[in-house]
Amino acid sequence: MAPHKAPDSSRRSDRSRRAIYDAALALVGESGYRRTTIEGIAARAGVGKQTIYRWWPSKAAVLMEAFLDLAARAAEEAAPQAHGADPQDGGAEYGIPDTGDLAADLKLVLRATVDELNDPLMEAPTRALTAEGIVDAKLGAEFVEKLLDPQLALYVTRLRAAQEAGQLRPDADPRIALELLIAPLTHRWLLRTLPLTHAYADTIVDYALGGLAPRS
Amino acid sequence: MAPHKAPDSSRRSDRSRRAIYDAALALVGESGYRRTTIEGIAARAGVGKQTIYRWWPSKAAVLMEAFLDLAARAAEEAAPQAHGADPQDGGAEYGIPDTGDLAADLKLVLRATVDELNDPLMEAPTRALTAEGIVDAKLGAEFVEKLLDPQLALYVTRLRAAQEAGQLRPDADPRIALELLIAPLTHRWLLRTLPLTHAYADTIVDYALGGLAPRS
Amino acid sequence: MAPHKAPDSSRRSDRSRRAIYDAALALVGESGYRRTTIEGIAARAGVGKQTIYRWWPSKAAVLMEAFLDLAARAAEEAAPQAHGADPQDGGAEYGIPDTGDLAADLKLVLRATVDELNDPLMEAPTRALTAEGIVDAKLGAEFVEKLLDPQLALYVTRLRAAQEAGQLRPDADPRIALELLIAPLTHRWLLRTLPLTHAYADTIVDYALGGLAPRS
Amino acid sequence: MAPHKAPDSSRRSDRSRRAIYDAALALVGESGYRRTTIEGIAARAGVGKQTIYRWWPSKAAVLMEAFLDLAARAAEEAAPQAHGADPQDGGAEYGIPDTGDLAADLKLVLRATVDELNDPLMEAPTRALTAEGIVDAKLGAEFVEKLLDPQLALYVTRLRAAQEAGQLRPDADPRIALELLIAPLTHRWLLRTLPLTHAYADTIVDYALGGLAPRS
DNA sequence: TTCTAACCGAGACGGTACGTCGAGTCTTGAG
DNA sequence: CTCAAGACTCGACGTACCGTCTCGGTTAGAA
Repeated sequence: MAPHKAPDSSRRSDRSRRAIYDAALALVGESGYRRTTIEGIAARAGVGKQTIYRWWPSKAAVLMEAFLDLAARAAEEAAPQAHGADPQDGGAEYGIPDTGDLAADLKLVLRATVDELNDPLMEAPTRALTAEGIVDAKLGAEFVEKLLDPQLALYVTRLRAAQEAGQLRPDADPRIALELLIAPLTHRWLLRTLPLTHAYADTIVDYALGGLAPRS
Repeated sequence: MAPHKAPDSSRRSDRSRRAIYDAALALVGESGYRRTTIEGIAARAGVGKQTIYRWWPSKAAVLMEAFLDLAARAAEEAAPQAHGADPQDGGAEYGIPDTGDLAADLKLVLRATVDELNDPLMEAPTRALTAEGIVDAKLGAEFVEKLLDPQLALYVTRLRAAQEAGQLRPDADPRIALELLIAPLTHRWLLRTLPLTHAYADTIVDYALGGLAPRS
Repeated sequence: MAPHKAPDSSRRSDRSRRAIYDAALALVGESGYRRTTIEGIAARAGVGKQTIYRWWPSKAAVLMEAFLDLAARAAEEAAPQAHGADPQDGGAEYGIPDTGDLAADLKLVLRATVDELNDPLMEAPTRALTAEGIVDAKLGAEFVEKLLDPQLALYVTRLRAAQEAGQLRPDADPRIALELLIAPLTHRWLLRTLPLTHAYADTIVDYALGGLAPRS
Repeated sequence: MAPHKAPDSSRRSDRSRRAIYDAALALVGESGYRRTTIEGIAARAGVGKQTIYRWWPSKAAVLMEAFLDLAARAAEEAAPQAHGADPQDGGAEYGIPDTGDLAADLKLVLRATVDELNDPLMEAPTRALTAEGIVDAKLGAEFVEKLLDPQLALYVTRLRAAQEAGQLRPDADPRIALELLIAPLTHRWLLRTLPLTHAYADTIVDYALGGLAPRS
């Protein structure tokens, strides 16, 4: 199917791969995605350009993998005992707490999301990746599948539990409910319309759970 | 303040400007934003490159203006009687209907938004512009100010009317309420997580107005 | 014959013409002929580009006229009493002295030529004009006709006088004889093979007059 | 000293180099030096512009090398037995004949030079190179060193031999004597004052050897 | 003296070429 | 074979000037 003969991944240099990840993330952080070039990554990583072209189809793909690797390593570090953790799930393996108080649990998690989005270190690569995915459908699909969906699945789980506990309408679709919670944060972050704060996260939870219409 | 002396806009060639708009939109539609080049736009428009560089700082800025012009012309055409319409407000001058039934009115408008977002003709340039704005803060601010904010203001107006009519909680912040309605649509469209349908729009309105928690 | 209607030279702005001469000479002196542009001359002269294009066909033509004007003004200044001097003859109207001693007279004039060629102020424009004339036959012809030939004619006159005085072989062609004297200086100056000095000029006169072969 | 790191000349593409020579000479011959552009050479040679900019600093330098290469190949072809011939000496390795008759030998060689200068094929590039050298001192020096000086050295050799044979004044400087012979031809050719013929070459030899003054 | 046709400064225009950058491919030599 | 290195073709970048054109504003010479 593939017209190019696939390289033999068993002989791949691990040292080069990591150096490329590091260089890619560093350069995107320093100069932005636009100004980051494959040549620049290769030079910074002390690697031939061909080594990048051999293993990745595009600059975006390199950054995506570098990003996944970063998330996996961060997760590894945060929970070294979880030796069996799947490094592909984007660090989402810990789930949303269930204290019985849905609103409180959601606020906790959404506040953490707000902090993560406001983290200046992650901002540049995340924006770059998201923007690239918006324009490039293939890359976007990979982004959603590998990074976004695993995270969203956790919400589904928690919301279903809430439904069983009678804290959520039985007829509410958890998938759509989750979007009501998540999308406003994403919206503010992506489009920079207004500042993204903890208070905003709290308000979103309150509005979404309680509804906007007055109680009859 | 500006290091370059500004050209004399009174002598600007209107014919060139329109040709550039047309070429830019056509090329982005045909080949995508990435593959569209300033050289290509100039060639297609029958214009010297310098004429583009003289009036716009970047490819994204050209596309933005072309897009605004498109919206303005579309609005003009839709309502030729509104001879005094401000061509800068992105076609948002007509407002959200107020039949007294807030949910119905919102569904109407959000369904129209869904259709607009799904319009394949507008898709490529809109995605390109949005993605560019996500990465380039300056451009993003312009995008929000010139295109998004005018639209959102209409929601604020309608929601405030609903508040006065007792159809919306008096303590709800219309600006945030609007985000609860709009953001989920934008989210699905931008990230292509799930299909964006009329049914989805309806559900979002129901959930947002009614809340997710069960009635006590 | 000319497809373009000729401009009315009686309405020509003298102030502009002189400003263009000055600017052209100054810029060629400062930055060299290559880097001197019509736009640059116009800007420096405080003149519209069209004013240059109206009166001259090329940058070289501008410089040529500027040069002729310079020579004429220099001549005017050197001999203000010669109020009727033709400003087109390149300052050559004074002739070669005739003291009766041909060798001495030639050495005097050739030494002056050496000094003129070594004058750093005249060097850049003269080289530029000459080089341009070497490549562009039309301009070269003009250069020869307006600047070179008048000078050479003086030599012919002097050499003919010498012939009549019996100081030059009666069968020698003055035109060719003159080239034997002038060309070596030009050669060294143009090609920069070896330094161009008074001693060299003297030697050339001696060799040319006396011949290279030993006296039998 | 050089701010740019030099490329590795051992990996240089010979095919590209030759294609560039051919394209440069062809274009200069067809359209003249002025109208020949680096882009045009690259396109004609089927080569990236960068490959030209990598190895040469200017259009003139390209043409110079192409010219030297042409001369070298012409020499190689003319004397394939001379397998050790230095390809840098501009085809000057054959010397000036020495039949014992200095005037005849010089006339022979100068007539050949006249023919060469009048060869329409060589004219355009030679004029271009010379003119460029007149304005650009660095290039001029290279021109003189690589092309002119080797040729002139042959005259010095022949004239010295004549001196030893008593056919030339013992006190005559061969270097200056040579200029007396060569410069008039160059002068006519460069400045196009009068036609450059065999008869002229003969006359120059006669005048230069015999002197212009009448025998006492 | 007023009209009007030209020249004038200014500079936007459609173009061409510049010299640079980076993409993606290909080649070489070392391990 | 993979790898670092880097030369290659190609195409777009943003800039500099070209020579033409158009715009008010001056400025004569003809009415």
